[in-house]
Amino acid sequence: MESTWAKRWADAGTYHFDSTAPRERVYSIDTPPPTVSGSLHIGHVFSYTHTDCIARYKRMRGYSIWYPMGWDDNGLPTERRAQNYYGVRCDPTLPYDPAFVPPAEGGLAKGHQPVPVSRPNFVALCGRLTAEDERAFEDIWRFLGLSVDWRHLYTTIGERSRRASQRAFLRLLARGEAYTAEAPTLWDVDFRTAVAQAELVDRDRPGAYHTLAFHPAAGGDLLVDTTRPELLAACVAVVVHPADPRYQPLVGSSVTTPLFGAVVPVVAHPLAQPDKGTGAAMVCTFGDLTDVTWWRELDLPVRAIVGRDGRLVASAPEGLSPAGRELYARELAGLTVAAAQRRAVELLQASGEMRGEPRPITHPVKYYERGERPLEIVTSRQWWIRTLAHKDKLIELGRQVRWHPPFMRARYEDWVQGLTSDWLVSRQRFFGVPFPVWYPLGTDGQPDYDHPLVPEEDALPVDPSTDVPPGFSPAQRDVPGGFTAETDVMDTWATSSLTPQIAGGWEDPSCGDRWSRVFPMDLRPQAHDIIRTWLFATMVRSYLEHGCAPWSDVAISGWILDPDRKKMSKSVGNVVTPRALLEQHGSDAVRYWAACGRPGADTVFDDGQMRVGRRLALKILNASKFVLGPKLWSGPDGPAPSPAEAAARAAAAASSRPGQAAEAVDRALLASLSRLVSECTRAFEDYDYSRALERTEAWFWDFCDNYLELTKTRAYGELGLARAEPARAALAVSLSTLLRLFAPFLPFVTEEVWSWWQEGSVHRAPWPEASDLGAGGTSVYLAAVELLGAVRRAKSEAKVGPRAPAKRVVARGPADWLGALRLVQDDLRAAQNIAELVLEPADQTAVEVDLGPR
RNA sequence: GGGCGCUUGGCUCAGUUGGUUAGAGCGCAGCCUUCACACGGCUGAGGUCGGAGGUUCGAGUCCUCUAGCGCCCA
Repeated sequence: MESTWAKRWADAGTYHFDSTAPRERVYSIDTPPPTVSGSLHIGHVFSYTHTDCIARYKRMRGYSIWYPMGWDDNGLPTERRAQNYYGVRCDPTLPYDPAFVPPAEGGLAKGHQPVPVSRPNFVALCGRLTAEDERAFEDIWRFLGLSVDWRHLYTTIGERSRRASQRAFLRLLARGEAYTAEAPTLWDVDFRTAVAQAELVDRDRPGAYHTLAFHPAAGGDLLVDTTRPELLAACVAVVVHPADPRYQPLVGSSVTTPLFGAVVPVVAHPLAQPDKGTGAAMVCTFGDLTDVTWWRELDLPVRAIVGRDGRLVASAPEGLSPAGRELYARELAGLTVAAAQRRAVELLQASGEMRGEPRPITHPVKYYERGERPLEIVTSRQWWIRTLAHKDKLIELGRQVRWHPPFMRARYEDWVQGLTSDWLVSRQRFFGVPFPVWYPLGTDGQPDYDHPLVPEEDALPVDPSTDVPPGFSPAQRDVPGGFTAETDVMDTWATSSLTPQIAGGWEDPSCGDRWSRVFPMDLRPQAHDIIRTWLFATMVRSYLEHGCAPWSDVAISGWILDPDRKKMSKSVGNVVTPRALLEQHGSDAVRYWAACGRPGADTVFDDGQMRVGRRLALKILNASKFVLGPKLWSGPDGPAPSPAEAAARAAAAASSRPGQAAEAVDRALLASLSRLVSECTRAFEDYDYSRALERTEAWFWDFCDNYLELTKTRAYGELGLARAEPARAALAVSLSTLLRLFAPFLPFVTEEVWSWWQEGSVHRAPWPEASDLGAGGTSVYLAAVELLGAVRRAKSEAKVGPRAPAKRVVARGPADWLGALRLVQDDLRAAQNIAELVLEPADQTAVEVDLGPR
C-alpha cells in the first residue's frame, strides 16, 4: 500500500506547492535537513512524522504548503568518509583539476598514501558519496508518507546553498556584522580546526593541583595552585580576589615565575576564587576561558606556547629570563602538552619550586563535542559574526515566536544570555562553503587582512582557491603585489542557519517571487538539543539580514528513548533502523506510534504501540467496508447494488446534511461528531496533534462498538427504507469525517478508503467543519450506550454471546433519561435482541436484564 | 552550582481555567466466532495521583518545602 500510494501522490502532484498562492494562503515549513552520513534512524521518523501531521492538517485547511526537504551533507562526518573512501586528502591551496580521478573507490589499499586534491575536487567527491545515501533517505521518507514537495529538494553543500551562504556573508561583511580578528580561539588539535562556543561540551577529567612557588621581590614565596604547570612559560600574571586579605599587600607588586624567571604582576580580579587551592592563580595565555577573560580585562600581554598541532612551540616567548628561554628551548619545545606537563613537573621538583606532590582532582574540561582531547586555546585570525551586540534583540525576537511546548523558550533565552563571545564561523576544514574572500599581498608578500577582496554577487558561488578576485589574473596568485585566497570554510551552522533562505529562494531569480510568499516562515520543527546551534544561528541570520524572526512558530520534538530510557543514538548502538519497522508494521502504524508522542516529550520506543496503530488502521478498513458495503445501500426493491453504485449512494449520503427527518439518535451521534471536530481543530491549531489523534481514535472506537451495532439493523433496511436512510446518512457522514480527521496521521489507509467512494485525494479534501454536522444534544446517544453496556454486561456475566436473546429488559430512571431511551428503543431492541423493553420511572438509574430460561 | 522538565494502576500515558464515585491503551483474567472486523469483539479486576505541609467549602490540578529521575547551562 505504501509504495502504491507514494507513487500515485508523486504522479498526481498531490503535495505540490502552489507558487501562485498569496502569502496568507501559504503555510511554510523550515524543514530540518537530516545529516547524510550513514542512515536515518527511528528518531528521525518520529519527529518528521509530527511535522508531516501538521503539514497535512494545514493542507486540508486550504493552505498551500511549502514543505521542502533538504539534506545536510556539508560537514565533518562526510568529509572524513570521503577521505577514507576515495583515498584523498584535501589541500585547499591546490587548483581545481577537471580531469581528476580518485585513487580508490571504497578505501585505499594498505601502504598507499592519500592523494592531495583541490577543494573543488574534494567537494565533488563528497557529493558523489552522499548522493547514494540521499536516494535511500528519500526512499524512506516517501515510504513513510511525508507530504514533501520533492521538486524543491536542497542540499547544504549544493550550489544554491553556497551561493546563498556567500551572498549572506558578503552582506554581513559590508555592514560590519562579519569581521576578522586575531583572537584567542578554542582549538581542537586533532581536527586542526577552531571550534565555536556552541560546539563545546564539558567533560569531567582527572587532573591535579600543583603548588608552585613564585618569588616576590620582597622575598618569601607566593604559592600558586595550578592544574597546568606545563603552561608556566606562558604565565603573564598572578591573579587573586580583590577581597582576599591574604594577598592584599602583594597586589600591584611583581613576582618572578619559577623556572623561567619572568617578572609578572600580581593583579586582583573578582573571578579569582579564594577557596580554590591557595586562592592565587596564574594567568597563562591561554590555559582556559577564564584566562582569556583575565587577559582581556586586565590588558595582559600574550605569551603563547601551545601550537596548532598541540605541541609547545619551538621558540620561547618574550619576557622570560635568558636562562629561562634556554631551559624552555632545551627541555620543553616540541613536546606535546601531556609530555610537557610531565617534564615541567620534574624540572620544578628538581628546582625545589614545587611544593609537595600533585593532588589529584576531577574537574570539568572543555572539549569539542566530536573531539577526543581537551581543547587548547590558540591565537589565530578567524572570521566572526557579531552576536553579543544583538543579545537583547535576539531575546526579544525569541519572545515573538510561539514555542511548542512553551517552556522550551527558556533554553533559547538562557543560551543567548550566556553568550560570552561573538559567533566564530571560520573552520579550518575543506568540505564546506568557502569564504568568498581573497587578501591583497603587499610588495613584501604579506597579506592585508584588513582589506579583503570580494567577488561580485553575480559571480557567486566562488571558490577562492580556484577563482580569482576582480581585477586580478591567475598569475598573481600568491606573488607579492598579487593576492592570496582565504583557505578556511564556514562553520556548517553558518550555512544551515540559512535554510529558510536557501530553500525559499532568497535573492534567487530562478525562484521567481517565491521568497515573498514563504518568508517569514510559519514553522520551524526541530529537536531540543540544537536550540543553541541551529535555532539560535537561524535567528541570528534572519535578524541580521531581514530584521525579523524567521518563523512564527517553533515546534520542539523530544528524543526517542530505548526501553531502558536511554537516548537512542548511533554512538550508543541502540538505534533501530526505520526501514524494517516500516515494512513490518506498516507506515501508518509507525506514524501512529510517533503521533502519540506529545509535542516536546521524550518518548519510549514501543512497538506495542505500533501494533495498536496497525490494529486501528485495520479497523478503519473494516468499518469502512461495512459502511460502504453494497448490502447497506440496497434500495426498496431488495437486491444489493453494484459496489460502484453503493459507493455513489454512500458518497451522495455523505454530502447530505442531517435533516430534521433524521432519528434522534442519528442527530445525537452527529452532534457528538461535531464536538469532536471542534476539539481536533482546536488541538491542531495549538500544534497538539497527539490530542487530536487521541480524541479521534477514542471517538472512532466508540462509534464502532456502539453506534454501528446500535443502528446496524435499521441501516440494513429491516425497519423499512425510510428509517434506514437517516442511519445510512449518519454512517456515511461519519465515515467521511473520520477519514479526514485521521488523514494527517494515517495517510495510507485513509487514502485507500477514500478512493473507494470519493473523488480526488483525501489529503486535498477540506478539513471537516463542525457546523456542517448540526448542533444539538447527545443525550439520546449516551443513554443508548449506557443501556447497551448494561445488557452486554449481563450477557457477559451469563457467558452468552451478544446475539443471544434477552427476554425482558427493565430500564429505570428519571423521566428525561427514559425519554431519551424511548427515542432509540427500536434500535436498542434490535441490537441486543431484546424481546421486551420496559421503561419505568425511578429516582436512580438502573437496568435489570432477564435473559430468560436457558 | 543555576535553569527547565518529569514523577498518576504491572507498563506507556491523558487528566484543559481546582468541583460529583481519578480516565485511556497495552498487559492480565473471564467470556463470545457465519451476517465490517479473530491481524477480532465484549466484560472485568487493578491506582488516591513521589513525600510533607499549606491555601480553599473542595486539589492529581494552586503555593511552600523535600526526594528521585532526566535534560540544558556553568
